[in-house]
Amino acid sequence: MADGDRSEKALSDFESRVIEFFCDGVKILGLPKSIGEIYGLLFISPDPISLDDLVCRLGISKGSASQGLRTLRELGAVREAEVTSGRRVYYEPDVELKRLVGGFIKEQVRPHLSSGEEKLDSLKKMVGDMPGDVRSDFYAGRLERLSRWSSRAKVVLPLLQKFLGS
Amino acid sequence: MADGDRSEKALSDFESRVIEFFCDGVKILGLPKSIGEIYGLLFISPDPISLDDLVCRLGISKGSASQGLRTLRELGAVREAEVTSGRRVYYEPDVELKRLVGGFIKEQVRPHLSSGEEKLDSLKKMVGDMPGDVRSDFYAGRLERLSRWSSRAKVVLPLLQKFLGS
DNA sequence: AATTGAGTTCAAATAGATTTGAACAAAGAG
DNA sequence: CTCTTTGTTCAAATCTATTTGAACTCAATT
Repeated sequence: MADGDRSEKALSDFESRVIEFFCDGVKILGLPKSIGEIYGLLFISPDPISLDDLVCRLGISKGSASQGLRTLRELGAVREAEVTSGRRVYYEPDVELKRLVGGFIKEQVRPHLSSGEEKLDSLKKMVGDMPGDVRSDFYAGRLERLSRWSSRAKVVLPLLQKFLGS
Repeated sequence: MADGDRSEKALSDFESRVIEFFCDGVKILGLPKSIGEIYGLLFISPDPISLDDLVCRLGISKGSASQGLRTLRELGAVREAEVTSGRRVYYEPDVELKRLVGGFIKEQVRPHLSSGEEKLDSLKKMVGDMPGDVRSDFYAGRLERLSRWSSRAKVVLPLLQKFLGS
């Protein structure tokens, strides 16, 4: 087996358990299991790993590995390593909590917050257009409260990131 | 129709849109759509609402309504109203962001954090039991990093709640 | 005690998301 | 230019989670 053995060997018990740990973690965040498997293996591997390594060692399809890596790249949780042995691309994890959380907020949280604010505005217009509805004051109050929730979130998120970056 | 019309009428366009808004919201949190529908209707209704009202107005099954209400009660997002007209129970929403977030953290986040720490400890033991593995130092370092993530989270969560309670 | 109404439970049906795998594109190597 | 290797895409298959609905419990009412 000479030198290629790292990429071929089945997962050790330890590696499997670490990967499971990350699967649990990403599930809480609403991300698919394969993302947890991929990031988990990268996290616990001393050396960068290629797409084919992921396919062989995790026993997942090339399609899953490819899509999972893309998502992780978009989140900034993974980056290309310098290796370039041949034309194959190797990956390594970003292990800084601050950046991981930042990427998650930027990609998964902020977009929802923005679209939520738009929808809120449109709801407020609807209430404005209610002629003499006795409930419109109540409605306006509730929507106002939602707006406050939203601005709270916008204040808290950057603060959160700052705290994690110590 | 006399007096029972509030509970029977189909959802207004406005109500539907508000409910949709909450469905989007709970999906981000990884909760089922029915939870969003139920909380959404409660949130936008001036008066308390019974399980049967939910079934009629939202067009969901009694089973969904019952389970959804239970989850919301456990989260502290909903409470029984004082009404007690007959033996039917009416509900009203808790609309304080602080408490909603607090309940979510307590019910959905903390349990995962705890079980994660246990698993981490067991992984650390595994590394301790690795005889002369050259990788054990690397592994120990990674696990140490995970521990730090976990304690960060434990510090940040109460802080987060404090910030939302202004 | 029997009946009715309110609410819960859980197995089966459904809906929704993830994963697969085969076809495809892109880019070196010969 | 053609062949091979690497990686992507996406429709179909699979898997997971939610929803349904019928059977059931419990309590109040007659």
